[in-house]
Amino acid sequence: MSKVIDPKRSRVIETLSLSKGRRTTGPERSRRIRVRYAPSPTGIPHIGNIRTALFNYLFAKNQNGDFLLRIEDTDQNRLIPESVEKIKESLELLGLKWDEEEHQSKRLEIYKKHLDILKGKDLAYEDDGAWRFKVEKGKTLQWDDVVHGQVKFSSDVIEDFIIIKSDGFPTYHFASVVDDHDMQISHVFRGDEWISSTPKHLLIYQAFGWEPPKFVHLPPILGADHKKLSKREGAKSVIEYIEEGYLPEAIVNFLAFLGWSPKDDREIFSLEELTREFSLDRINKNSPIFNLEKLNWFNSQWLRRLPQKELSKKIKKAFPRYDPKIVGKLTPLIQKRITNVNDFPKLCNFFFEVPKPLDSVVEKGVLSKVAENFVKVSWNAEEIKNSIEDFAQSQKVDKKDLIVSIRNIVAGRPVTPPLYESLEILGKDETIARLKKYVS
RNA sequence: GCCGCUUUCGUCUAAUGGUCAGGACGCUAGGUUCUCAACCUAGUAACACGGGUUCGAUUCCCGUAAGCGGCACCA
Repeated sequence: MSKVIDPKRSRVIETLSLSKGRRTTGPERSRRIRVRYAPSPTGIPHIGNIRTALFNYLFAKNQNGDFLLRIEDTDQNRLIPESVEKIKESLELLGLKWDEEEHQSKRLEIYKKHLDILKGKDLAYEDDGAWRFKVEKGKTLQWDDVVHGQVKFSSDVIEDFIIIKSDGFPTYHFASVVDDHDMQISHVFRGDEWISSTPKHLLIYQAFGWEPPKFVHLPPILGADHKKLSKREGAKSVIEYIEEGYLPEAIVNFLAFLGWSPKDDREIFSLEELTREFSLDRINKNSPIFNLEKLNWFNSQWLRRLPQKELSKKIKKAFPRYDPKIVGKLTPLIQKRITNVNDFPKLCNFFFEVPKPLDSVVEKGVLSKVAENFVKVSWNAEEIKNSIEDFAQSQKVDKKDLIVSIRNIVAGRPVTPPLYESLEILGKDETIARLKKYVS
């Protein structure tokens, strides 16, 4: 396999490039780490797809390199223009900032010029309006894959493949090779499913006399059924996950651990920490399975690490109908009790609406007296606690029964944040009112 | 059919030519507790199979099986 670069040819190609910006030659050129996330705008990328972007980003930033975004919009039929914005939004939500941006549809001229070069070498021929690459049989195509090691194919199993479609747009095989070279990509991160296509790409690199980049073929994230991740199994977009109450930090942390692991046993990593620790040699070869339980755990971990104000803000934003002042007071009480921002109402909606009471386990008369006692209590958790405990003792009522009863009536549910604090926040008048209404 | 990739607890994974094969999620039990969480303790469960190589293989080699992927004018 030829790894020789023809400098003359290479320079000719360079001048064809439309993209401006720094362009180095010589050894420097191969040293700079440059990677790209190259989605096709045919929909909103799901979380598995975004993981590829994350790995790209982590590696680039770990190496002080560049992370580029390349929109692969060469399929006119499947193109959904709005998805470009969704792709960007997904990256932004996770904090994955890209350094440069390209759109293949703006580079048609470049592909044409490169086709001409191939024609000149008699390596491309027309077929029904499209152009095919002429595959030389009997060759061995191999590369040292960053995650899989040596992979080898015979060119005998590759047929002449289309590089320019009859509509004038290039196919992935052609465009990605031309672009990766032109954009000086050092490492190509992509899904495993591209392994079988890589020999084609190698052929194109050879045809131009270019040195191929390193290939990093990532195993795909699978569903619990060991099949390609379906919507049902979790193949939702980052945007959806965030709407469902997941934190970007948790999503990033979770995704990074699907197919990668650090040197030690630590599990909680911010994007910045991941960037510092990331290394290619710790990427796994086998396909991980998407596990919502673990995502939930990461989310609860990140939720509790959030500054209280941040969490309040998120809850207020998610539930604008709730009194923000009360939400603020409730936040410290529920921070360790929820695994998801959207769990908030399940625990706290009785602060904002009068619930239907559950049954008391103590006599109504007892509750009536409790309510009376509350009237003269100076309303804070400590005093409420004293009041209830003193009452239980003096009236020979089981404290637990009393608490359960108050909770059942005031909150209308068996599970709430700690009762004394809850009553304090709910307010004296409202607490007494709910008790009285029940006994009446 | 042809070509290729993969295989450690249910799941994410670590490690190793000699280990009680480690951690985490989940689950179970107990403790703590006003409920739920949180927290603490304990428990549960894995080297796909068969051959080699070796004093010794989960680890190295070769097969087999299973799973997955590719073989488009889609990426």
